[in-house]
Amino acid sequence: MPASPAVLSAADAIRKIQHSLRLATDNALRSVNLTAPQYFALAALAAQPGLSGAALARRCFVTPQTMTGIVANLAGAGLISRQADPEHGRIIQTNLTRDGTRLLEHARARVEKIEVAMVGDLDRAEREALADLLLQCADALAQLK
Amino acid sequence: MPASPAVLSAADAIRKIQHSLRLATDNALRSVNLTAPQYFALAALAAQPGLSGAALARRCFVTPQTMTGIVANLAGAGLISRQADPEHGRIIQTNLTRDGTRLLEHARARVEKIEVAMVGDLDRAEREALADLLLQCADALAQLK
DNA sequence: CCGATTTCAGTGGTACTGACATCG
DNA sequence: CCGATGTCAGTAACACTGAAATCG
Repeated sequence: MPASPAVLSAADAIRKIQHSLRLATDNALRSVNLTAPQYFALAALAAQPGLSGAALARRCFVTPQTMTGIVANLAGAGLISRQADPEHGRIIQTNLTRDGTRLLEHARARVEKIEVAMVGDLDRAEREALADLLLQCADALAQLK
Repeated sequence: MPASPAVLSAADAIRKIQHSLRLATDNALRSVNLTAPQYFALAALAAQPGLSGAALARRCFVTPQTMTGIVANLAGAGLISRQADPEHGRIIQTNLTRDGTRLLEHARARVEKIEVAMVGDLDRAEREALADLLLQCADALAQLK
């Protein structure tokens, strides 16, 4: 009945681990009322305050349209503030509010626990090899037209 | 302005490659009017005809509820057929139609081209190492409660 | 006019909760 | 009757494409 997945290609393995990681992250964030994409947007803003929606989208690996929705929800919850860039006309800068900063601290510990556990069985060299191999694959896809 | 992603954790690298892979796959399938999840469902049915929605969901790394929606769209397009399992009461068996089988053949070549290109810069040992490391990570997450 | 940013409209995949039926 | 599993309904947040408006 299990149909023995046994041998999985690299692409299959990527899809599998991504699903597990996403479920674990969502689960860890449920108690603080954040979704995974919301968390990554907040974390990116903490690292680089004042990013535009489009810049935030690039950092979080989503399209600008998707990030627009995420940002709207975060703003509605009072976790971020938005104001027009005084320099450029149409760009809208985004920043964490006090509430957003505080909530992010609680969330960060939970998410990092997941990410640490994920690579818990690997030694330092293996972790670096994993990240390196994945980035080589990403580069190969990027050059694909 | 690029904000130098430079150093990415393994988790970040997984999210990045997954996004690239999904976009490339959707792009390759657009000309045959299939989404990536629809393709993987068809491919799983070709390998194991008669799977239930829940079994299909496990093979494709999505939840049963998600697969319900995907299956409904595939059935609406006439690519699969559904009928109650004569043995078990509530289980619904799913099978490819002639149209589904034919479309899958066209789609498979396109998707495999993507997956091959993705690991094109890696030698055999590196590909095996990548899949192995990812599966170790998946196991670690699975044991996380 | 072109390029980047933002937004709107539409479709599809994705998960959760909760409910119900069926099997063992 | 219970517990595990399969299916369905409703809700919400994501995620993409395509197209339009705006600014530099």
